[in-house]
Amino acid sequence: MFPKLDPLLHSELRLAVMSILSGVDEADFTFLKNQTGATSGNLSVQIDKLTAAGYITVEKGFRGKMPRTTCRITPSGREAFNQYVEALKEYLS
Amino acid sequence: MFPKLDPLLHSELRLAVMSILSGVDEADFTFLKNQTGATSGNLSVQIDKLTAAGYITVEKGFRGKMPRTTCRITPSGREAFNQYVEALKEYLS
DNA sequence: TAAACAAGTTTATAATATAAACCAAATTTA
DNA sequence: TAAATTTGGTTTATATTATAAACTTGTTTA
Repeated sequence: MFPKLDPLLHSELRLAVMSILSGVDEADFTFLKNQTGATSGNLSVQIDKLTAAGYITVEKGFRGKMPRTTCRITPSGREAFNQYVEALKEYLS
Repeated sequence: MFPKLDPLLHSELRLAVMSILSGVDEADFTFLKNQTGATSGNLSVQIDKLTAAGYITVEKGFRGKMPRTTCRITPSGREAFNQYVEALKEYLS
């Protein structure tokens, strides 16, 4: 009756990150930080977890001389996100 | 942009309990345990938290000679649940 | 060149979820 | 009727998690 909720997505900040990434081609660390209001530390940790799960990819480069971390959702991440949304609906109806 | 999610409801088991209670007049411990598949211990703890928050009420009585714990959602619990659902939609769209 | 800022990472702490162990009373079974 | 099992939980311990605080490295600005 109540499907298991993917614990990797059932987290406020990770869910917000995935929600953003599902709607854009890419987003960098600073953008995600601003949009979510998260602290850098928290965001850094959660990005690591999403990366380890293969839900997003992280590309490190530079914008001018400043470091720049760019995130993208993966197909597997998008699928997990969609499944999570479906599962959650069972809880809300 | 991303509203804060009520941490009391952003928990798989507590959300399931609230989801059930939002749809029925009352439900007892055993019913909730069966429907959610939770262990007794976990359910007991989460019911306590929802009670402490004023989201549900618990009535202890007997069915025949056996103890019986009956749970009901409160108006405040229903409102919190509805708000949670609305907040969550911001994350899913 | 010293102070402040940017863009993060690492580490420590506090909260949380969950399961394991336990308990008392009732019921069933040998 | 005594022992074992079941019911209906609670309490306690553990493992995970989220989060913030502290730190790092390099850059810009006064």
